[in-house]
Amino acid sequence: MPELPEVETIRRGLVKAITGKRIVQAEVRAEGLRTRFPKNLAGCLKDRRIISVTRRAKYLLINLDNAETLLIHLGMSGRLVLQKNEPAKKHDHIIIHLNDKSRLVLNDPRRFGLCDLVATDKLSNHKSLRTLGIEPLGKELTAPRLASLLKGKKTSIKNALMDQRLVAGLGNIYVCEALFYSGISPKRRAGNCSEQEIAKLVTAIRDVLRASIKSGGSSLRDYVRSDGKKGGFQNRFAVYGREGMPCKGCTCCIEKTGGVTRISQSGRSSFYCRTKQK
DNA sequence: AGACGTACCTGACCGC
DNA sequence: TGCGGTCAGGTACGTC
Repeated sequence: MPELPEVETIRRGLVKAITGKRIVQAEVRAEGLRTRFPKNLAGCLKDRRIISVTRRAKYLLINLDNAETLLIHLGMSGRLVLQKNEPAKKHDHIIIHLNDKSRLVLNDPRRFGLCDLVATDKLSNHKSLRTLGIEPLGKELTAPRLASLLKGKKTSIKNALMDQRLVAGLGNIYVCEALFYSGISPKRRAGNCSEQEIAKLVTAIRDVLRASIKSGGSSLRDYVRSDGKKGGFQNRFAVYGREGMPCKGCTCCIEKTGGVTRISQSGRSSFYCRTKQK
């Protein structure tokens, strides 16, 4: 499900609600998701206090008072929701009971998610985190930096931006959207984008991520915020999911262009405007 | 090394 | 109503 804006929205929703709370009990109702849960996860979580909730790319980090961190990735269909008294549902894999009687529930039908427990000072060495590239909303993402990351890359700009080892946190939606706002076709060779285009791309990436976070992320199927409500950014897509429809601010001749075009790249749909993106 | 296809899962939706 | 096919916010791994 979630790309950076969705994970960040969940994080922000959890900060006030669970920081400082104590875990009175954890129910672990599955062996694992994409990977097995750590041994005795329930026992390790019991009686821990939550110090802070942070994020790295699409990973949520729940930092505990024993210098360990609960690392969570939501895959395609994962939800992390705060509940009061609701009965456990299908695919509720982990239920964390807090001392204020609320429950943090990890639900993931497709089980592409991940949950691990890591020593906080060794987080950056974790298998899932150590290969991650730069944070798109951090200071590291500058036009020269992105240019050097893309330099010589023969793959498409779409695939390059999806590569978490370069820029970490973008997924299918926000790559399509950022390419639209920078006027670059998803088919362009990554290494062939001009300095000017890359500068536009940097701005577009930041703007689209920020705008989405402001709207609470994009809810298509599974994603909801930690309070169970939907995000709103899906109503503001310029091209994503809009095959045959006008792109945002469309002045193109729809009869002639057929509207937003969908192509498949590396098995994923890309949406773009053939008139505005070259 | 880097690029590509495929596997991992469930569920929703569409056409027959 | 049901069945098969297709598609879905992601990542990891094998193979060229």
